[in-house]
This record gives sequence, C-alpha cells and structure tokens, in this order.
Amino acid sequence: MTRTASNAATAEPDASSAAASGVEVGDNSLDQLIGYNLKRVYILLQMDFREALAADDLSARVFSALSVTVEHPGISQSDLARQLGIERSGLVAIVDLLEQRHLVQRVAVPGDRRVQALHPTDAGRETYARALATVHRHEEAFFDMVTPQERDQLLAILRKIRRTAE
Amino acid sequence: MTRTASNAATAEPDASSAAASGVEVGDNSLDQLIGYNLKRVYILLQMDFREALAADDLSARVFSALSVTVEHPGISQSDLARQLGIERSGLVAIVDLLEQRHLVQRVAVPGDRRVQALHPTDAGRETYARALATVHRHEEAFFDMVTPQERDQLLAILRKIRRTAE
DNA sequence: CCGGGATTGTTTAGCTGCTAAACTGTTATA
DNA sequence: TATAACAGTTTAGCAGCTAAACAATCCCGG
Repeated sequence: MTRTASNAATAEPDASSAAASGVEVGDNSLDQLIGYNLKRVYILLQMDFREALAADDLSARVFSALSVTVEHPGISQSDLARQLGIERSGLVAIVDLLEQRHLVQRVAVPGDRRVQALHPTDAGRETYARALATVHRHEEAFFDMVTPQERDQLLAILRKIRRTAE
Repeated sequence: MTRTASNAATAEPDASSAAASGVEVGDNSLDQLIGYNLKRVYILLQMDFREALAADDLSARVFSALSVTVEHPGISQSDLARQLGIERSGLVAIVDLLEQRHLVQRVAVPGDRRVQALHPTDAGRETYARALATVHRHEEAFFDMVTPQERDQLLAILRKIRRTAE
C-alpha cells in the first residue's frame, strides 16, 4: 500500500477498465478448463452431500469408510486406507468415530496381533443401508438436470480416468 | 474400547470373513457413485495441478484469482470473490500474495473509497500467460487416456451442472 | 441534511480433511 | 538372531475454506 498507483507497472491502472458495471459471470478462461469446472462441481456436490447425510450424521469420508467395511467385513485398517486412497494415520479418527457410534468394531485377529480387523455391527449395516439409499436419492436429485445418458457418460469417463491415473 | 468384542452386536465377528487375502480394489458400491468418483478424480487432478504449477509457484486458487483479474482488470475484490465462489474474507490472503509478488495491484477507485480495484501488472500478465499455457499442457497430459470427444462431453456436462446448480 | 441500512475490505478464530514423521508393538526374513 | 517390514497410533502441521465481527464508506428515505 502507501504507493497509490502511478507509474508503478506500465499500463496506467485507472480503475475504469472493466469494473463499475456488472461483471458478467462465465466469460473466463477458467470456464474452459475441465479442472476448474471439476473443482466447482465437486464443491457443489460436497455441500449437497453434507446436507443429505446430515440426517444420519455422516460425513462423506465416514460414509465411504463404512461402505467399504460393510462390503468387506474383516478388512484391516491398512487395506481400508489403501482402498480409500488415504493414509493409515488419517483413517484412525474415522474408525474411532465409527466405533464410538457402535457402527463398526475393531476385532483382534488370531493369526496376527498387529492387525485390527474391522467388522460392521448390525447397527452399522442398517445405517449403511439407509445412508446408501439416501445417497442414491441425493445423486438422482443432484444430477437431475443431466440426462441419464449423460450421467452414464460422466460416470464412465470418471472411472476411466481413475483406472488409468490411479 | 475395553469391551473386547463378544456378544456386542450379534453376528459373531470372527475376523475371517474377507480380509487376510488381497482385498481386490474396485468392487465397492462407492465405485458406482458419481460423487465418489468425482471426488477421487478431483484429488488426482489437484495433485497433478500442484506439481504442474510448482514452476510458477502458483496454487490453483491463486492461479484462478490471477486469471479473473487479468481478464477483468479493475474488478473489485467483492466481485472477484463472487466470481470464484468464495467468501471475501478468504480472498484477502490470495490478493495479499499476488500483490506481494507484484503480479497484481490494489488501486484506489476515485468514485468509491471503499473499493480496491485489482489491476494486473505486466509481470502478472506474463506469469498468467505462462501459467495458462502450462495448465493447458497439463490438462492435455492428464486427460490423455480420454478421447477428445469424451473430454468435450465431460466439460459440457460439468458446465451444464454448474449452470443449473450454481 | 442526517440517520439507518447496505457494502467493501479486513482480521480473527475456527473448522475439515488431509499428510508426514516419529513411535510402539509385532511379524517376517536373511 | 538380527534386521527389515508392517500395523496401528499420536502428534504436529498444513491448505483452504467459513462465519462473525469490525471500521470505513456509501446510499437513500424522510
């Protein structure tokens, strides 16, 4: 600050170039970038998702951990972390939460005293079933401006990218 | 804790259900969810993006702010925040950074002493041009497993979602 | 012309969701 | 049996946001 603009950087900044009026949205290079649009859509989706799963008091991360645990009972935390693409250290808090809420149990494995196998409880399975239904309804609603074909295309493309880049 | 699993929740957790072996990846309900795949792809993209723009020492957020400023010289911080979909308070640090690096200037506006119009410097325009080229090359490389048609489809779908949901 | 309300930029505190590094206990292997 | 590898955990820290409060300034109705 202090320096109140004059010969500072060439092209005289006269504060009259584009501002003042409305600044219409949607005419940026950003809007031509897949990455930027992906980010914006992801943010929208997360907000919606949070709201949708608020009833079951589940965040996206906790939901995904519960999902894999229910569908792979007995999975180790290391394998779960690998599957979710996060660090083992980051998973601890998530499993702590699931265990506190009696949705998942850490069970000692006879053969190997290092690993804690994760098993869903009945409540865990029920909560998951309910939450999954909610999520499906949520996706239906969120993507309702997109045709079923486009939804299929979107999913297929995203999966293709993951398969290659992951 | 303390309660070491026994009759805790019904179905006896015997730690032999699915673990132990390999736990193949890709057979979860999660992988059928657009939202989850979107998240994973977004994370991959962000990692790649960070690396690509490390040369110019720009994060995604700073790059996007610079982009809009260059393409809308004289824009106010409030309008910029609106355009980027973030809070004004969150933008302050970004603009601070851009100004410290002499890529953007805050310029007092004669008519309204509240607003600080943002103007790119020559260095800002140059850096942006270089970074934008880098980003384009990055997107080419990142999405090279996806056909040009699929890329167009992806972009179109994402933009459609934003147009409606935003 | 003046007083209430809106707006701009800003600071501060706090949240979420991660990682990286270090550590313990345990198992596998050379 | 020493050494490496692995599982889970704790701690510290970062990025990238939001929400709330605030001062300065502008706008507008009466």
